Amino acid sequence: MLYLVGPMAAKSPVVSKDDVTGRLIGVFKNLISEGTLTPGGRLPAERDLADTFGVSRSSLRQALKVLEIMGVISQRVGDGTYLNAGAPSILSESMEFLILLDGISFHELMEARLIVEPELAARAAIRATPEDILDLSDVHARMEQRKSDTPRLVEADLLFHQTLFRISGNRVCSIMFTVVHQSVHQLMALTAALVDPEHTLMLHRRIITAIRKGDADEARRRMAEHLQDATGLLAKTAAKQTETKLLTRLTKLASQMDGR
Amino acid sequence: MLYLVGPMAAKSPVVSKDDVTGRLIGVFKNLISEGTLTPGGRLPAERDLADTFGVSRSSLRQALKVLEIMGVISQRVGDGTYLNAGAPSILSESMEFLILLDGISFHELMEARLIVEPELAARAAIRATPEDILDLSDVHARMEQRKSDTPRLVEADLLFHQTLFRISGNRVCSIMFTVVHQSVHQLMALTAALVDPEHTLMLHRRIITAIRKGDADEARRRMAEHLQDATGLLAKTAAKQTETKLLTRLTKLASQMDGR
DNA sequence: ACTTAGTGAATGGTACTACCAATCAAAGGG
DNA sequence: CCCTTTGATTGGTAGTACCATTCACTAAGT
Repeated sequence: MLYLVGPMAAKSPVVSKDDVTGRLIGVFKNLISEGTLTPGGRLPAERDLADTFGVSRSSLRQALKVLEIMGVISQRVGDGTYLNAGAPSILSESMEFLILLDGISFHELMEARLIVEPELAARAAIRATPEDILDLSDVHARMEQRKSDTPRLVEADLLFHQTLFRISGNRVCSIMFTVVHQSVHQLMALTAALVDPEHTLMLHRRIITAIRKGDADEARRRMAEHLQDATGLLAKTAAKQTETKLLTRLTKLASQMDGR
Repeated sequence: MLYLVGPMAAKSPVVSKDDVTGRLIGVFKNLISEGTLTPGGRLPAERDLADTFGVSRSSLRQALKVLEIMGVISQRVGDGTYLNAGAPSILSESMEFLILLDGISFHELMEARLIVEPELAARAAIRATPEDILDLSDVHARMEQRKSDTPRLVEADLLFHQTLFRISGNRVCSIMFTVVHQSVHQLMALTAALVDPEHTLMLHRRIITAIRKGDADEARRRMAEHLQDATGLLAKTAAKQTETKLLTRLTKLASQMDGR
């Protein structure tokens, strides 16, 4: 494209030229909703896309980068750009910034879990199939194997809750609180040393038992019991530190660790 | 920087050069958590930042674009780049893509509300101050004024629920379900014509009454009652359309409308 | 002295080019 | 038939040029 100099340059295009990147993101949103782009599908090369849309590769790449960070697409050098299938990690990046900017405390995160997870447990008790219960037992068994290895124990604990989310059948809550769990994860790893593994495992067993019986009310109560217990323990530990700032500091350290 | 040609070119930098944009995002995350960047603060100019970090403006702009779409920063031409304060809209863009990619149905969104909002109403009943109840009454009064104007009625309805979120005191749930509400919004606007405004207002009044009394259990029940009612009505309407695809089509249309 | 118009520097937005490194597929040789 | 090599393709980064907007400073006018 030529750069116009002089009076003609003032004649900007009829359609607003502003926020090209934002509009491109909207275009991709449409392409996905139209079904033109399907999960797993391959997008045209950046240079072709830029030509097609009549924009520069710079602007196009900005839009694609946003989609990539969101987890909507995956880009591989020498290969191409692909539309991801369901992306449970889309929200996590945004959530981290939200926690930082709003100064959301650990207590608030746990409170959110306390609001949602008991009800999810109740629904899991109703919807659980025999296979689901088997999955849950498997996860629990792995936790027992790892009860001496605290970092892996915490991982398994989160897996337990996420499995429960899946069984509950509501992906919206499942996705959202997977993110919350990721944020809580690091702090739990710190305090897990103080937690009695046997105690945690017992509380989990109670939840599983309630779900196996299909007793929604008991599952709800047991989950609340478990989370309140965890909140109390973690609060005691967190009290020794600067409560609110702790999570942000951890986020910082973690980011530096993995080279990001 | 000079482009090396020949044997020297193979000597890539010691630190991995990959994913510069991703690393930059991590850097900004650190700067925020360190307190170097504070909400409302102004960032250096793009050209300076690029020099400081030793990257090209192209790469830096990709990172900044991601942050801008997320709502972390605001960029104004001729002025500069500023770090936003708390950003309740950070998740909305991600959430829209998530709904599209995972094909999340309207029913699933409403189910998520049914899981969370009754409990939030219960907590609101406990925590509500006289001022909070006044706010809630104000919102309700505005709804009554607009009960003939359906689009505005739906807006006011969402404001009612969001006010309730605020009162409940948990920002995590508040933020997350504000996004859910935005997604549900358009479909509600379609079906609101079938909803009897008086009926909805009555259900709202019951919730307010329960909160004013400080009766958590009743607030929980009333909210569940309200949402189940709404779900039932909307399901009846949605049945006439292609249920799952409807929301995506609406999203598409809405995106085209505002020129994005 | 105060206001106002104007000028210029700084800033974000876009376009374009050049080059690199990784990948893949097709051609060629064993 | 299998392996290697080569070449084209693709995403990733750097760098430059130009535009439009904004802001602050200056100078003219009152």
